[in-house]
Amino acid sequence: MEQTYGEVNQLGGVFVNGRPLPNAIRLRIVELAQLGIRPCDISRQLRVSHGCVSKILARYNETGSILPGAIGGSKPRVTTPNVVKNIREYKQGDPGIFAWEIRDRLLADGVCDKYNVPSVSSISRILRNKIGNLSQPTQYEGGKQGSSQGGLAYNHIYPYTYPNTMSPTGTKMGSPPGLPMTAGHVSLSRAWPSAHTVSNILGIRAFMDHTAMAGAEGYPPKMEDWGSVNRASFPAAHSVNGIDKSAIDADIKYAQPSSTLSSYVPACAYSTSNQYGVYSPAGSYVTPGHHWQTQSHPGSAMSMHAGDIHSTMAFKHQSRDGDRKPSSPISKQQQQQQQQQQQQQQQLQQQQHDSLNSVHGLSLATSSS
DNA sequence: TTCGTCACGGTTGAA
DNA sequence: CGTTCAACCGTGACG
Repeated sequence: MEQTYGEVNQLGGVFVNGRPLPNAIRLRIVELAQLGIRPCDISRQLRVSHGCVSKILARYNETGSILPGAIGGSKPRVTTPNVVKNIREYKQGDPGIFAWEIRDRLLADGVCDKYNVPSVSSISRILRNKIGNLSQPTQYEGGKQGSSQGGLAYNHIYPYTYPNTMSPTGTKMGSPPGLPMTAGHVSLSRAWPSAHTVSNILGIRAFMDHTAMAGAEGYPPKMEDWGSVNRASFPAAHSVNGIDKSAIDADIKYAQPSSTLSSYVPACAYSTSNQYGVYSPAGSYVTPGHHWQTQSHPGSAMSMHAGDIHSTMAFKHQSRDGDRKPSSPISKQQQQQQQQQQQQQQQLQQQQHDSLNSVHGLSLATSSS
């Protein structure tokens, strides 16, 4: 696992197979596209396969989000706490009820619609695993007299608050409620094209900048890291409504951690994710310190962009330096070492930040103003 | 030459 | 706790 850092694609770019590109890169793809640069050029500039550029841009056009979808796991599609609760109630009310009857009742009562109603087997599983011996299982559901309880615990630990408005009608546009956005980070809004994405963007943008910040430091921390931050600090209180597919995922999986991360993790806390040495497509052409310079101005999303753009521009000037790719996998020890070095780096990076700011030529980067 | 699409090998995380 | 499985990833190739 630790060995998965960095492969080199045909264009000389570094990527990690199976993992998303850093948000900084994703962001840059969109930015460049919006500057009128053709996808093929973006592909070459950023050394990202054109298929990937195409995909990211397509996704952006569709969802307004640059963020990757949620990787891994199973979507808690149907067995929401609400559904479980209702099933439990049905079962309590009629211990002999059949799973298919429960299913029908879920539909009839509007708890679910035809799109998200659990299958009979799912209901059976719920009865078995989450409701357990609340009641005597019928002979047909006999095998399911699972070992009790779990229902409550399930509710408690349920990571999502899925409203039962999971219906497809729901709200492609439904703004993600309750996202603790750091308001005011609208740095990119002007560059963002479609107003229809506003809710997404306002939601995503705000953290996206931060996300990109994280990404700008090289490859973002492994999802586990984000996840831990996320779950540890993020209340599962914001419903996710039925926002369009990846938007949801993005919000859930990425928005939270990133926003949380950025909001309460000081720059130095990024040190472990300061992985330009680990894997950094950006890092491959970004001088160390870019990562940090962005954090020198945590309040300014612009500054982050500046950093990103710097990266791009720097890359363009430096043409080939594949030899500088962070081929060496970073170990945790190394990360710790980096942590130790961070203070020094910060100083250095501050300096570099200043100098780099004077270098970047792209208009979007207006940070240092 | 550009770009959309898809198979592929990979990672991830809930169940 | 280990496994399964379905989600996602980016690359590379094809048309």
